[in-house]
Amino acid sequence: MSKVSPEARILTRAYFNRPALRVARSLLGKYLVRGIDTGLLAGRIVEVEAYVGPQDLACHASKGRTKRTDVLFGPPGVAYVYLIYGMYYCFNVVTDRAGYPAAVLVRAIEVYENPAQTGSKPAESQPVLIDGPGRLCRFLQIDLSLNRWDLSVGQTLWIEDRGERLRSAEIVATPRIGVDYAGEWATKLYRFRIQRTVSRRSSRSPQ
DNA sequence: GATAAGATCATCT
DNA sequence: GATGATCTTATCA
Repeated sequence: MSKVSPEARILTRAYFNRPALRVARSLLGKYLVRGIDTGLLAGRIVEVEAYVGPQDLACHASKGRTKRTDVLFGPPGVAYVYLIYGMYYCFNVVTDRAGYPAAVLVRAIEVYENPAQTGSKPAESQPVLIDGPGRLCRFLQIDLSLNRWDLSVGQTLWIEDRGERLRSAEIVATPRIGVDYAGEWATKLYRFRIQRTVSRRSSRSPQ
């Protein structure tokens, strides 16, 4: 059940070596996979945001190249993980050519197999929406140790294409979240999500 | 249903 | 010493 289908392809560095906006849209419907001691965690990417370069005031790299943002200036296909508000991690993938700082933030995934739920529910159980970059990282056990991780290696953390194709009508573009300080850049439609997602877990859900 | 505020720390000034 | 690419809980309507 947790088998990777034979046609699954691990996304390569060349895939990420494109403009952040294109990578962001095409990442919808791909699968983010995390290898941990107890097996694999995988989720279908349903929401992302693009941070498109040094001129983008919402992009961390707009403040220049520092120890923190250095990874954004490196080769594409590398993870950029940082701590936000002292409590949560955010997971990004570096895009564009080396030397051009841009990235895609993964905000939400649908999970079809949840090892944490050891109940008797078989495969028929509905996918669970992991909504929000902080919760996503908590679920996938992503922290600062995965900053600068090379996603093209296909170990520990990577992204797969399982052959799903989306119609452009299924993709909704909206302004990015929490970047009001970025002036006109805050209004750009750089957030993308798949319109048809599973219903959200009730706020009173167990576990 | 909506809105407000607190938690908590790596990074930068 | 200030500041977040957030999430949860509390409170009000």
